[in-house]
Amino acid sequence: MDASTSHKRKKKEVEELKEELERCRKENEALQFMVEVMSSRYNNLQAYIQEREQRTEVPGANKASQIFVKADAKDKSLVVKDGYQWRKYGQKVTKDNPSPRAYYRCSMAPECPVKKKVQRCMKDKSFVIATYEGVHNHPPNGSPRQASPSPNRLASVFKPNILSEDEDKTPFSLDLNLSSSNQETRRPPQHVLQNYNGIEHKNIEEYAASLAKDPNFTVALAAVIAGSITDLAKPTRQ
DNA sequence: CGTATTTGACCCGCGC
DNA sequence: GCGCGGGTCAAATACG
Repeated sequence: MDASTSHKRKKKEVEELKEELERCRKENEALQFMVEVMSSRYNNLQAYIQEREQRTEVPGANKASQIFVKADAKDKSLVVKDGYQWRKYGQKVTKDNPSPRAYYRCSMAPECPVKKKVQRCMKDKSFVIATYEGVHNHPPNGSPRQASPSPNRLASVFKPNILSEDEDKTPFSLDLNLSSSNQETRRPPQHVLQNYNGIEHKNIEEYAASLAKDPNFTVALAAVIAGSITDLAKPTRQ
């Protein structure tokens, strides 16, 4: 074979590799967007559950709500920006988790009974688990990041708007903010939107409502989301 | 100097 | 009753 044929073949191979790369890139974008959608829906579910508990005022109404928050594993601090001011009043090393657990009280209002516990996830140290107890008796602080409240009906019920501490630094941070304030910063690619629009939203909402009856569901869902994000993020780190 | 954080001591509920 | 473990207190310390 002559040199020009060989050259053409190589050129074709390069083109094919480029296409493959582009396909992978788009798939990666799609997967990232889907994970964000999952986390958003997870928050809506939690909000819905809290709303139910508050309305029915069952004995377990002030049961703690537990949420997973993406955080930098290298960062030792357990600060979770959720629109409230917290004062740390204790720290303990628990038996089942080598990472210390931090105890915070809401310091925005002197009478506010809300407490939270923050502990790094044992299985995946890039997550922290924040456990909220009680209901705030005052509105959240208008922090610069989320000064405008969400139009989302559920957001007003689910008080803690959790933000990843390092959302601006990591290429793949989990933004658990219910207000979805990232509409500008992380717009999904058009082809992803096209795929996602095929999903019937109403059915998902109804299904979620039925699942909300199961108290174990939120914990299980949180674990699944955490696991899926971990699996996704590792090989596709940008 | 005032405020927030750290950290060891203390309290309390629970299982044995 | 005792020990264990989780949660809270409060004095000491750090920080702006």
